[in-house]
Amino acid sequence: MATNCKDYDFRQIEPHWQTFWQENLSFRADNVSTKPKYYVLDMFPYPSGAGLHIGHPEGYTATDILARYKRAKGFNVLHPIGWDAFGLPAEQHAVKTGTHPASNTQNNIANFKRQIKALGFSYDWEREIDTTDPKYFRWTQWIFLQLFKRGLAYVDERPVWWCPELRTVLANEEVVDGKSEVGGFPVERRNLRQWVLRITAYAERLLADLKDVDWPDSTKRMQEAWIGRSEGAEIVFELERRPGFTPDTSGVNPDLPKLKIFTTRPDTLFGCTYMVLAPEHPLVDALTTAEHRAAVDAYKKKTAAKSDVDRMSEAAKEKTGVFTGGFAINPVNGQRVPIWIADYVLMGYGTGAIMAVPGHDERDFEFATQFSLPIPRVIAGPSGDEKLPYTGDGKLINSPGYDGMAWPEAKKKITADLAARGVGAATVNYKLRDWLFSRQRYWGEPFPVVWVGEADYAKAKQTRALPAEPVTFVEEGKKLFALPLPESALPLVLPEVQSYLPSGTGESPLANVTEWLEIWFNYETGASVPAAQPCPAGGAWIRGRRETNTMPQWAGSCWYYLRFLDPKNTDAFASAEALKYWGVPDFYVGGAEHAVLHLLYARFWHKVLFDLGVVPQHEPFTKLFHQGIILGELEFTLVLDDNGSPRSATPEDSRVLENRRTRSLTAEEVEKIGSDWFWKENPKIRVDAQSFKMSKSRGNVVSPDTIIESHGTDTLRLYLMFLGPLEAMKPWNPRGIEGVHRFLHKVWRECITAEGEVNPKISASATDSAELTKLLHETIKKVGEKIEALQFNTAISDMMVFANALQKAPSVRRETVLAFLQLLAPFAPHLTEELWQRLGGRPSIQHAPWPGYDAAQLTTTQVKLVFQVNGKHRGDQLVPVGLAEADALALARANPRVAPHLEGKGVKRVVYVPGKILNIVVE
RNA sequence: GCUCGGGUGGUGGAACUGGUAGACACGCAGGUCUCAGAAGCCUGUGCUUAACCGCAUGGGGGUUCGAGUCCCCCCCCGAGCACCA
Repeated sequence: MATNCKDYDFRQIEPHWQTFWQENLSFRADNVSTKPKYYVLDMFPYPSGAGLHIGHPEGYTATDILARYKRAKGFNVLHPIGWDAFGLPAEQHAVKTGTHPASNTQNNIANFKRQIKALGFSYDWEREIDTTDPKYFRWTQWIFLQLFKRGLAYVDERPVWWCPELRTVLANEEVVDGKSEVGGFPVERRNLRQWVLRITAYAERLLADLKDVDWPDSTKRMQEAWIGRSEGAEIVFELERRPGFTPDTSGVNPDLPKLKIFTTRPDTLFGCTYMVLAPEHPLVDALTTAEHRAAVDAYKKKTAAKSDVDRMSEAAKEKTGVFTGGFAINPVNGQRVPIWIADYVLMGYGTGAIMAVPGHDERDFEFATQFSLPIPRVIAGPSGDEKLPYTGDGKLINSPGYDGMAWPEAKKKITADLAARGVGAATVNYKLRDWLFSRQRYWGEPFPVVWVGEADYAKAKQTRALPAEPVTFVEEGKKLFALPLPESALPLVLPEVQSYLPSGTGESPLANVTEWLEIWFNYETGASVPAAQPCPAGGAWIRGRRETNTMPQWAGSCWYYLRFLDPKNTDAFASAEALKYWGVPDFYVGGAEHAVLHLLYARFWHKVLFDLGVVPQHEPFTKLFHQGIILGELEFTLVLDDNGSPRSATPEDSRVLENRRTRSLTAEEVEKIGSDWFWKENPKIRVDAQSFKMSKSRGNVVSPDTIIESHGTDTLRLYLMFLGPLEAMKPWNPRGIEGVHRFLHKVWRECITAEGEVNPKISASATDSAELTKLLHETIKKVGEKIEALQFNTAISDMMVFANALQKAPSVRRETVLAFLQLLAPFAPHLTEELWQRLGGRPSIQHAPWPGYDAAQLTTTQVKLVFQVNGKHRGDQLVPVGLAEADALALARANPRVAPHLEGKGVKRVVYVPGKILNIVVE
């Protein structure tokens, strides 16, 4: 039943229909259906304490329009939402207040849910998920165990980014410009025991399979760059034997060690004039001669003390390095090549050693110039004397046996020749590193792993499938083995703790919960009792220590799209039937900030699940779209000089505005002249004008609640879509909202009179004008096409055009109005549902099939022909379709606006595009 | 520095495979209704002009009968990467 309000009372209408849809389960997605399926997914939010800001509903509105449209088109639509609720802010709040992060998280979820419900999205709330719910993270842990069993998880002590402020380690990706991405706190290097996932094992497939997904090119490119595949060769250099040289310090290999390097340009091997090792390279000590020992040690020490950030920022200025005194032998020509160490070579990539070719590599050139090393030319470009370093195309020179060959060809030949001699091989290297998967925090999924002794591990191994290579770690001289919990023992839940504060040494708060940590563990059942108690009877009880790290926030979001298929299943993360029917999302919308991290991690997990045979597709997100960021309102700032007097703002001021003395101005106090803004009070003074990202600290956050209260959610939804292209970054501008609000008012008035009755101009028996009929069919066609193409802004303007025509029509068929309401329904579902019902539409507009258009109604007999003279528009005229050129020319000559431009001039040429344009070219 | 993506009225933005630049809105101005206002409605609105003309899609050049759209050079803004050998 519709409301009986006389005016467009959105405060009454919107909650009314939201309740109606909820009570009728209007958006329930059925797992058994004969309809084609359509799965449209939003990136689920982290429920922060700040609540929703205006950027959230932008993407959500887009997917909601699509979901409602697809339902009308006859699809069984899955449109779910949930909460990515583990994460740092909740834990930091817990540290501050001493309350359990779960309670704060639940409060935040409740608030987010209230806000999202007020926006009227057609989510299937029966499928809501929460990554912190043990019923959910049981399966996150289960997937981890699958990775573990396949040897894709291991433990390593490695230098990691430690953030003293957040008291946790961060992944490389979470560190931006030497600061934590969350909070912007400084970070430093520390060696800590970490869980690492072997994502590099999937590098090739993660790269190659990008061809199978419909994603924005920029995102594909970013992933490509992140994976960073490069083809080259590993080349073995003999080290020069010399008096006093102590080979291999370990004594294991009595032979002289060899130096293995990676290069993408084996063709430039003849141009190699020195070698560079990373200062951390294991051969450095053995290579260094007595006379260079002091300098080398000093350099190594200096490098070690530097964080990567310092290393990078200094590197930008100037190359540094020292000679070791050692020499290598170039395998192609037997030349002695001096070996240096320098921090511009990174231990983490390739072999940590390079051959330097200063003639054809910019970094090597810089270094060689710095230390006066020879810079020979071995590649000649077209002119043959290109300025060095030359990295372009060309042929080999000064390379006996290969001179004259094009370099890509020489690259293959030289690699093959080295391989034949056993001193080289073609290889592929990736920039992608293994994924640091642990955090020293409380608020995350616990690892379902117990550390046990070697003998106990061997016992357990006889009863269980365990990885081919055990995951081990040496602690205080004792080798510990990682024994996973049996799957039946999941979930492993978090224990209660006294304090959420991590220990200063980098261990998680879980390390303090002794009765949880130190246990007797039954490896058959997964049962445990505190180690302080006596060991229970039975053979399967062994002494163990639980893993204290927890998983990073990415874990829960790596597979949530699969849980939505079957969220209540207790036997599997989703049933095989659900996985088969729904598959993966047909459409996925979220911010571009996840272009590499979430989207790469989720692809990795999905591929592992695919290899396990539990998901049928090899890629999780077939079609992806990024909505643009909505910036805060344009802000005007007057810059003041040291005395506090206003002065003109320079572009430099705009970059460092926070370091200047300033005064905020309102839009009324400024005016635009040319492309710059000026202060009205003194128009000589240029004012800074820019939009900033919405942030709490800037105070420019717009909450959807405010707009819903003042204009209603239908207006907000419509305005968010009308603001501009979905993918564009755009500033929020509250003034424009009146325009779409007026449009909705207009639609209301065309349907309902001031007395609350159906507008008498609407009747079942009315006849629409030919123009209105044509426009209706055009509008149906355009709106449908534009929804599919996500061009919501122009779809809305098409509907505005129709509404304007509707307003001018003296009478209109009821069917016409109903069809129009259906077009508008995905955008403004509450208003259209109300009007639909009041006009007698049944059942709910949500379940009415999308209107069709009649192609015959779109054809015309008359078209507007544009007359041009020398390419300039001089007039136009309605002409019959298919008019002959001669007739068109005659009409043009007769046209009073065209004729003067032809007078007394010879016609050189006539270009006629029937139905479009007639261009007369004259002298 | 490298790699992408963009620059269109006072504002947000339209413009199919090269074919009327500025759709649709905001704002502004005038009118109408009203005791008055609000809301509506009507008209106008790129710049210039009384009008015609002329000029106009960041700047410069080119291709074309015709360029916002294609090509070359430059400027500015945004995003990503940043010693990955």
